This record gives sequence, C-alpha cells and structure tokens, in this order.
Amino acid sequence: MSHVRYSCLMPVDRDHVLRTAAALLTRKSTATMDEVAKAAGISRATLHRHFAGRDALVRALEALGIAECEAALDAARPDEGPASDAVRRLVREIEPSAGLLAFLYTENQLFEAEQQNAGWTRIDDRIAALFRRGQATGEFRIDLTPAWLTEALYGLLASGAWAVLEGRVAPRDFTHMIVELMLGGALRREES
Amino acid sequence: MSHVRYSCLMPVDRDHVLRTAAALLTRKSTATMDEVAKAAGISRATLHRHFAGRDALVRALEALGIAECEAALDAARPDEGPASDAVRRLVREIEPSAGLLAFLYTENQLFEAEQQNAGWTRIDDRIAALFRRGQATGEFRIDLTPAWLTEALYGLLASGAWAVLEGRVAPRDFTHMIVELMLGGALRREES
DNA sequence: CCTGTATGAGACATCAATGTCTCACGTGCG
DNA sequence: CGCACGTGAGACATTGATGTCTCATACAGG
Repeated sequence: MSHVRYSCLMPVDRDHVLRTAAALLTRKSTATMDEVAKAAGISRATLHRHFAGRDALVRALEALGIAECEAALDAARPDEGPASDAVRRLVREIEPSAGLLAFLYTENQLFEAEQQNAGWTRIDDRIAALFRRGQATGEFRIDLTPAWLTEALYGLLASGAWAVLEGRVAPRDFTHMIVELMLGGALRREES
Repeated sequence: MSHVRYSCLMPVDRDHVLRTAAALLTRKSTATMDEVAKAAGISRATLHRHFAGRDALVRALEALGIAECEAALDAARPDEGPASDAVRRLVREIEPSAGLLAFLYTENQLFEAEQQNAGWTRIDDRIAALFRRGQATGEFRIDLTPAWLTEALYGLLASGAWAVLEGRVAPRDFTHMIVELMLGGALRREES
C-alpha cells in the first residue's frame, strides 16, 4: 500500500469517483451506474472494475460517510467545553459531508430489516451522548430525548443540504441556520 | 358522480388503496407495484386499472398529500392568534399525514428540472407566510429566513415520522418533539 | 522498442419491473 | 335465469438497468 502504480492516461482516483458519485446521488438518488460513470468522467466498464456493482458503490459511499462523520466528531471535540459550542463545532465540521449524509439518510430507509452498518450506531451514540451531556450540565432541556435530538439533527442537515442545493438558502448560511434552529429554535429569545 | 356502483366482492376503494400505498411507501420508497397491490389486498391488474402506472400512483399520492396539507393549513387557522400557537396547531393537524409527507419530500428530489406541482408552491407560501407573520409580530427571530424555517419544518416532520416508525420516538410524543424543537430549540430557556 | 497494464467502447445476456392482454369467476341487477 | 361489470390470476412482450465479456488503444517502465 506504499507505492501507487500509475499506468494509463487517467489513473482512476477512487476517492474522486466516490466524491463525484456522492455529489450526483445527492441531487438524483436514482442515478444509474452509467450516469455516475459519466459524472466521474470514466467509462461504465472502469467504474464497474472498481466497484463490483451498485450495491458495492453505495456501501463504499456509506463507509465514506461514516468515516467523514467520525472524523467530524473527532474534530468537534464533543466532550470539551459547553455542549452548545460542541454542537456548533460539529455542524461546522460536518457541513462538507451534509449532501452525502442526506443521500445516505434517505437511502438507509431501504436497509429495512437488514443489519445496518455498526458505524451508524457508533455515531448515533456519540451524538446522543453529546446531547445527554448538555442535558446533564443543564444547558439543554430534558423534555426532548437525546435520540430525538440526534434524529432531528440528521433531518436538519438533510434539509439544509437540499435547501442550499435548490438555492433556497445561501451556502454560507448553512451552519448558522442549522445550529441556530437546532439550539435556539424559532422563538425570539428574551435578551439573556 | 352522485351514486357509486358496487359490483363485486370488494369494490376497490380508491382512497383505501392510496392510504395503504402511502403507508407502505413511507417505509419502503422503492416498493414495486406488486407489493403495493398486495399491501392493498388487490391484484396488480386491478391496481393498474385504477392507476395507469407507477407515475400515476405517485401523482395521486402527491395530490393526496397536497390536499391533506392544505386541509391541515385550513384547520390550523394560521392567521389567528399567536404565530407559535398556529405552528403548534399546524403540526398537530399535519401529524397524520407526516408519513406521506416524508415520502413525497424525498421523492420530490426526483422532480429535478420538471415543473413541480403548483400545490407545493402554494403550501410553501402559506407556511412561509405564517413564519413571516411571527417575525413581524416579534414572536420569531428574524435571522432565520421564512424559507429556511419552512424547509426545516418539512425536515423535522420527516425525521419525526421515521423516528416514530423505527420506534425511536413514542408516537404520542410526535407533535411535542417537533413543535418544541422547532420553536424553542434544544437550549434550556431561562424561566420567562 | 516491446511488454504489461489499465482504460474506453461496445456487444451481449440477464434480470426485474412494468405495461398489456386474455380468460374465468362471482356478484349485482334486470 | 342471463347479462353486464369488475375482479383475480396468469401469460406475454417491453423496457431499462445491470453485470460480463471482448477487443483495440495508449501510456509507463524495462
């Protein structure tokens, strides 16, 4: 794994293919292998050489999404300082992956009875733990369960990604919109 | 259109088929016509007699979703009283349709360049107007745009519907969880 | 220069879902 | 009773995506 072999005109960059596929599937979750290949600038044959099939591609995207989520969680230091600041850091870190997350979030509805990737459970637990910590310190209200807050955060990330995609929200406002709604809600606060 | 003809054992109830389909597609958005027919307790042939194809079925579901949303908006009286109470009424009224809405919300990602049903625009406008009214009266903060609040409400409704479906949230808490997060956010309020 | 390797293009079979059709059955109605 | 109507079951062709294959090409390295 130390030396990479470059051979032809364009030595297919697995990571580039995955990111292109993620961007496409975020917009059109039913895109065909042919469309994914064209979007990545490679032929369908080559795409199929690197990912055995559509399933394998989605699984690879899932693995990428999990990896990015965990990296975001690590970078957000969810155990340090006020929980609200940690939530803000988390959303900021996770923003670049929001589109991919939105795709996987809806795609996961397909994983019905099957065992879902253990990575998601780990991420769910870490995020729920953050909200639980905030409740323990008195920062967060306790009538909203950590599980729901976690789920809601996913939903808002997906909504935010789509809203930006369709031009209903400015990209630069993404983090602010999500964090402020998530933490403060729509009601105007009495100056505290 | 005044008298209905009953003919055979089970005179297919169009509304029943639609609601069964909605419930199924909420759980498995890729269900086939065969699965939809089985879920509704009719044969694929009969299903196809009532809905020309999958497209027609989805369109019918869209029309149903729009109708239920508008009915919920009417019942919620969005122009009366405090805007926050109106939001609460709206979520309560829309709760039974949340599953269908969640399906349509993700399905709409497919309506890429096509003209989306004008009904959604009308609903978007009415909900956005409610948030705008709340901002005008000083109830709602003004740094979150009405368009984003509307989008976020859709996202939370979908998240809530799925969370209930998977048992992560108790059905009876649905409205409370959504309204409280939407309006108040996760932060604990200073006693106001 | 020659070989190895990965690609692009395209042909091909396969499979699942769809849409269409026919036919037999059972019920309501005349 | 007999007719009309809607249904269920199943056969059938069609379509679109998928997975597999072959072959020509182009570059890298020896």
